[in-house]
Parts: sequence; C-alpha cells; structure tokens
Amino acid sequence: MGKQHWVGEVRAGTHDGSEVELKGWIHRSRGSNKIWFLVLRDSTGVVQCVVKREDVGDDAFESLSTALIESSVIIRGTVETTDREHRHEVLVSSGEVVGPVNPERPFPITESAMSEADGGQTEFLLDNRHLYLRTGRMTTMMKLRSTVFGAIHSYFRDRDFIEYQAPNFVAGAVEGGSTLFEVPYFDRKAYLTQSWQLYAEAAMPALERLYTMAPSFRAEKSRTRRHLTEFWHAEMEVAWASNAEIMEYGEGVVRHISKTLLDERSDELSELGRDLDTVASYADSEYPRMRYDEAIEILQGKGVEVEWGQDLDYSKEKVLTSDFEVPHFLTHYPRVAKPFYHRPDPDDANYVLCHDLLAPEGYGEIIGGGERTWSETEILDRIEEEGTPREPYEFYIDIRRYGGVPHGGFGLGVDRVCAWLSGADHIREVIPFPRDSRRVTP
RNA sequence: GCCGACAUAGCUUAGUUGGUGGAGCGGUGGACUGUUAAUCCACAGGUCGCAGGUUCGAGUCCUGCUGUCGGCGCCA
Repeated sequence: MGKQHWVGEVRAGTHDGSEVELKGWIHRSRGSNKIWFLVLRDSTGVVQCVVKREDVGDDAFESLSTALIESSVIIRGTVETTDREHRHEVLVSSGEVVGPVNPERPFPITESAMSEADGGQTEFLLDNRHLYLRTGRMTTMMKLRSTVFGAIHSYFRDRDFIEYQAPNFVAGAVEGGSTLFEVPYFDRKAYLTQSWQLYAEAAMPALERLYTMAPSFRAEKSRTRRHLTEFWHAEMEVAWASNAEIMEYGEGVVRHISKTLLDERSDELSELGRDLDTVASYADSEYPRMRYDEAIEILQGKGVEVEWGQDLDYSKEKVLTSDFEVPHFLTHYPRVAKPFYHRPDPDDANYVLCHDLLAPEGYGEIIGGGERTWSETEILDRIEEEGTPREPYEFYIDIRRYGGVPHGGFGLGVDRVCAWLSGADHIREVIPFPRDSRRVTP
C-alpha cells in the first residue's frame, strides 16, 4: 500500500517527533495569510496540520490553503505534541493537493446539514448518501457494523458451525406472500429470498450446524425506524436441537456481539453517545424467558386490549418491553399465529415451539426462531391447515422423507442489532445505502 | 394498504391580517502569524415543489398533483 503513516498512529503518539507522510482528505480548513490550519482526515481519524508560509513556500501555501473541504492531499511534516485538541499536530514541511474539489461544486454536506439532520435522515443527506458515508458519524457506524459482522462469524465458527449459502432467487415464500419481491426470471416469475431457512434445512442433514449472513428481501411498505426492504440476516440451523437449545445460541451470539463491541469499539460507542454500562449489561446479563401466555397476562394487567391468539404487534411489544432492562425471550406462541414450519408443541398442540427475542429500549424484535416441523405427516397437515400452495415446497417436504430429525434455528436482524447496540435513532443510520419502500437510490 | 405532517438560495432556515423574499453556513474577492463550526469587509447566488383558482395584488388563502418525512398493520 502506498501509505505508511496513519492519522490514528499520530494521535496515538506512535510518531511523536518523527517525520510522517500523511495521505488523506481535508476535513476542515482555516487560517490567515501566513499560517494555515488543515484538519486532515483519513479512515483512522482527524489531526490538525499546521502550514506556515515560511516553511513550505508560496506555491505550496497557496495550493494547500485554497483547497476546499474534501480535497485529497499528501502532507509531509513532523509530529509535535501539544496541549491543544487532539494532543498532536503535524508541522508541515511540504504537501500537495492530489484530487482537488471544484469551487463550483463544493462538498455539499455542511455543518448545518449535519447538525440539523439527526442521524442522516433528511432527504438531502439520503440523496447524498455516497458523500455522507465519509462523515465522522457514518464512518464510526460502519466500523461498529464491521465489528458486529465479525463477532457473528467468530461466534459460530468457534462453535464448529459451517457457513453455508442459499440461493437468493427462489420460487416460494417463507413469510407472507404479500411481502415478496417478484422479479422476471426469463419466461417465468421468481422471487427474492426472504430467508435462508428453507434451504438451510436441506443442508441440515449434511452439516448439522450451519449459519449464514446474507441479505433478505421483504416488500413491506413499512415506514418505521426498524424496517428495511433489504436487510442483513444472520441465520443458523442446528440438527437434533430443541427450542431451548436454539435460544441458548441466540442469547450467546447477542451477548458475544455486545462484548466484542465493548472490547474493540468502546471509543466509537462513546463517540456516538452510547453509555458503555448499558451495553455491558447486555453482554453480562442472562436473558429471561417468558411464555406468550404470561406476556398476554402482563399486557392485560396493564389494560392493553389483546386477545389470546393474536400475534404481538410492535405497540404491544413496546408496552411489554418498557419494563425490561435486558432482552427477553417470548416463547410458545399460539399455533394459529405462526407459519407452517413452526413445530407444534407435543405437550399442547395449540402452541408452537418458537421464540422471539425482544430488545429493550423500544428496538423491538431482533431474533425469531424455534423448532421446525420435521415429520412428513406433520408438515403436510400444517401446510394444508394454512392453505399454503404445496408446489413451491415439494423439496422442503421431501427433505423430511429421508431421515427427518428434530432441528431448529433462528434468524437475527443484523441491522436491528447494530441500531440497538449503537443507540441509533433509525435503522437507516447503521447501513451504508438503506433501502426502503420509497428509495433505491443512490 | 391506512393515518398524519412538510416542501423558501448548494445546505439549515426566518418570513406577522395577503402588500418590494431576509439571515447563518457554504462559494468568490480582499484583510489577518495559533485557528478550533476562526474572525472582519465586500460580492454572487431565489420560477418560494408543479398546475390551476380566489384577489387590484399570493411564499402566505383554496383545490388538485408530485415528492419527501413520521407513524400504523406485518416482521428481523
């Protein structure tokens, strides 16, 4: 790489008193006719560079001092310690502009746009998302996001899970048919996948423990702080596992993500205003289990109008989780509220062996999972009972004709977890190019 | 699909009973040897989302349209 020195190293004191060559972009620029201050940004942070006319000469002084914000530059100089902000400065000996910014089209994202925008939610910042990515807030979010992805991979790989990929063009739904994205597929129709699960179950007898992280697509017209039409889905499937065991993995991975963020990204969490003790409580606590029936009783006790058999919508989740300080599992939903692949409870067939993990602070459901219906007769009954067309699921039924075994898994909304743990106001803040029902550009 | 808001300069916005559209940031030119969203002076920049209507006169009132945002149902 044609770059040896990094701003983060300068800030850490690695190069105190030494010559460095910094390559980056102008974050801020100010000064007078003899001395100029360039705040230089690279992927590791910002540092102030002091350019004196007498040191660099008139030509370099003119080109550096007139370069606009987000011009790319190479700066050479000596690192000095200081009592000023950032504790370190670069006293510039020479430098040049690499990629200038045209004054007719200055960098459009101003301080006012940033400060009023509340996390990049204005139309303007969404239209300029390709430029918004390089702002401090979004850069920090992308680093946190990378750590979350890494933590999920390490959690499963450390437990001998095999990463496995399913097709994204599919013929059938996992969730409701109305949320399918239909795409032309030569002379037929196909759909974008809503979940890896059905194809994971096909590989379950081969791999026994498998996981993935991949995008899922749902054509929901939802406009909420928790929804995207394209979201990153961490899913896992385990042979011979019960609902309770699957929940152990769910709790484990969420706690592992929280701990990894604290270990590797505490500065970034603090930068975003996240209280580290709150995140630590998510890493250290056990997550209570609560049956659906208990949740209904609690809600009814609070005067919420809810009938047994209803799925719990967000407004009810919110009332329920308002007293929770850590994530809670909700288990044993009524059979009528859940799709065919959930396994009915052998102890009471009115319920299914499933679980949702509800995050506190109003972030809602972050995991949905459970045991799968695994015998041929039971899956056929469930499909018929639901009135679901059988054809797209023939392969899924066939799996059960050859050595079916109990198994289960879950899906975790990675973006939701990122939003929750970073304390973001909106799920859009944690993904570089958010997709919702009204936006596919840029 | 439903409910509710909003739309003024590149950005963030002010605009009073309807009476000549202002400012800050950003840009340009100038001043300034330690600035922290630097400061000071000057200049440029507007089809007030679009189309109708009411009126002597509409950024402002009315209707329609478009776009955007927030929320709901559903979900991760």
